[in-house]
Amino acid sequence: MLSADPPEFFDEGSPCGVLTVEPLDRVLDYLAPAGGAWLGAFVEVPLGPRRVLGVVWGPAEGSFPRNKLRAAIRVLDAVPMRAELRAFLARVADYTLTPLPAMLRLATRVPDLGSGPAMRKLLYRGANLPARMTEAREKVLAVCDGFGGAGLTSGELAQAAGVSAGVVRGLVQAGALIEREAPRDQPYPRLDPARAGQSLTEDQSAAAVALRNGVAGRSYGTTLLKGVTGSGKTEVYLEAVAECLAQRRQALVLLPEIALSAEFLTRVEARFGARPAEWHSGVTLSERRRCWHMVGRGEAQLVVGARSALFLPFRDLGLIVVDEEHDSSYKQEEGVLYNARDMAVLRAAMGEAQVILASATPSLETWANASVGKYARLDLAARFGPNELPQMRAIDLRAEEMPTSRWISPSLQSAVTARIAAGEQALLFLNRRGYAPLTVCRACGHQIECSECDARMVEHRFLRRLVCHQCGASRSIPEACPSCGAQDRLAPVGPGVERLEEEARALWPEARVAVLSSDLFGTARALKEQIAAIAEGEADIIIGTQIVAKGHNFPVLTLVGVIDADLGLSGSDLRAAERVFQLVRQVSGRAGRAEKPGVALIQTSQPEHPVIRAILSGAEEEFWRSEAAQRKSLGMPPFGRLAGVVISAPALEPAFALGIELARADGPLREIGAQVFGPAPAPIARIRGRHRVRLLVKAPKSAGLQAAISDWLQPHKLKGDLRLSVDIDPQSFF
DNA sequence: AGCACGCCGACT
DNA sequence: GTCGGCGTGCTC
Repeated sequence: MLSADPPEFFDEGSPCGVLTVEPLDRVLDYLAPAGGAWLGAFVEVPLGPRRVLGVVWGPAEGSFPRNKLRAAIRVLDAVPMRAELRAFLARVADYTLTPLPAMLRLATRVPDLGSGPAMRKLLYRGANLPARMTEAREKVLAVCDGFGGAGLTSGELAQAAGVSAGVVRGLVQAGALIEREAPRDQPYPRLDPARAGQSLTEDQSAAAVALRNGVAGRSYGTTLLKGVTGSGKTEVYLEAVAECLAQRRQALVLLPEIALSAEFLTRVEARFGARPAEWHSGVTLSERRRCWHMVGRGEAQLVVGARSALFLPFRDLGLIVVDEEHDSSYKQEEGVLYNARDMAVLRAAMGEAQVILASATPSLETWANASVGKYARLDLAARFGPNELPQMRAIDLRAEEMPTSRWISPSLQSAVTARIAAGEQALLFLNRRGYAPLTVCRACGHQIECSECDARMVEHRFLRRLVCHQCGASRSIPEACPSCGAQDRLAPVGPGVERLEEEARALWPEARVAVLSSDLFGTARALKEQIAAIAEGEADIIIGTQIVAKGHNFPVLTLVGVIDADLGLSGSDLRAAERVFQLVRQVSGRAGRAEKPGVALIQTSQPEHPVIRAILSGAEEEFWRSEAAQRKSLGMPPFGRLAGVVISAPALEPAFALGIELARADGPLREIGAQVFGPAPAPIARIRGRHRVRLLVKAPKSAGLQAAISDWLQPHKLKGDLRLSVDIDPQSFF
């Protein structure tokens, strides 16, 4: 392929192909700007009357008349995008059937990419000492010395020393501090991989050695790192990170939730002596900009981030850790639909990097890949300290006396009472936010639905409103039924965490009850503080949705009650069983993490259900095998492939008509042995005023699914307000 | 995505 | 006649 290599540099005025972030779906030719441009350079180019962002993507395509080519305006101050990332974006675009410009937009979501290399003044220790020394001045100089040669802005310096800006100004005038221009984005403090880590058990160090060897091999490989909560997964994969840093390659740790990252950052600091770069929606714009540029220059060794960190311009990425790999938030559900876990494996394979998929309860896909040897697998069986997994028991709701509108069974109640008496904590888990999932008119049976979405409105008593969990719309709680007009006959039906709280306060009036639900907190910080307070023991009973099931440590928690394990067992969702299994095991793993033995009580009216039995018996491999066998016989993922096609429009008829048209013209799909189902109203038939119709494509595993889908869709032009989106490997069926 | 072009109905 | 609705197509 030597002769086919594209040129690496385009001289000023020579034609080159530029991919822009505009939805053009093809590369446009431009003349290279003044000074020329490297392949991969970020450039500003004229497009019609506008100036837009682009990347020099390859040689000129050539079909556009040369004398009509316009010149790129300038090269932006950023490290050119490496071939590895360009190829990765192209592969993700192909895989997810996303236009390439949308992928480029995802990879350039950084502030001020267009504006130049802003400089700012940093202060360093000068040679002189001020003629008159004061206490305030001494403090400033001490802070300055403490930072070594790093340099601080005058604002930072004044703040760190606890003095006014005037003091700093005086020292600059006296020559005790000198000003130097520096780029606004500073490198991150170096992480030291040679620092000693925590001491590891035999089990853990065996796993750590295997992972370190993988990273040291500098080739592609994926490993499932499986271990229950508290088995030391984080410590073990931080060893792999250490090896990666020692190899002078960069590492990326993906986490599913911001709430987790603060705790994680502290652990990184303890292990490597400094904090890593962060990339997620919670960081400030200037930190975001700093992270992006430093990653590109190789001056961020470790990035901790959300799924979109996968598209950062790493200089040499050697390791990607996907923590809690089973978490559904790795699947992006809006805009570009991709699964960060799967794309992490792809990026690593393209860049000779290692992937670690860490989980206590891996997804069936990952479990299956490990069991056929596509992924390596390391199991961490031993837990820290003397504890075993909690004892797990089902409470058969059919045998319990349950008054209406009560959800805590007598058996669960007495267990909780006993724990509180012993000064321990109990967690009641219910994966439903709000007060009641349904509001029904007792006079006519009308259910209150969202006027935009057709989804049921959920009562939030805390907010005193009905909220649509689909679009976020809310309305006040009406006094009269909107359908029949009957006064005061609307009644909440079913439990949410707020209602469970009410019941708990009635049952245990003396106990301190805390509710953890994502919608009760304005910010991730408030949530984090609340969790920390609870972990300190500032509650006797914790009531929570799935946010409690994400790795937080509650030392005095010894009882977990799962209010409704049947939620989801009955649903038509392909992954319902898997999700219940993971959730219940994970939340049960909360109990008894410290010295005290834990118990998990699972309320169900189907104690004989295979999922519930597998959870109770701890026969995990058994569960996975039977679930896998079932999926295999149905040709469902991971043994077959699925794609969802959602058509939406302000009116139902045109959306449905296109659905029918597509279902009839299924030739390209049949050629690869795929079937199309539908059209049917999408599970949420209306979102934000748009009607939604869904088709489902099911294909054999080996088939060229994406190519067939594009051939299938291509002849159908979208007229008017019709929108169509394809979801390869859909996660949820909404 | 913007923005222009262009082809039919309601006005001065 | 011509103003403007937004459907269609182009941007190197």
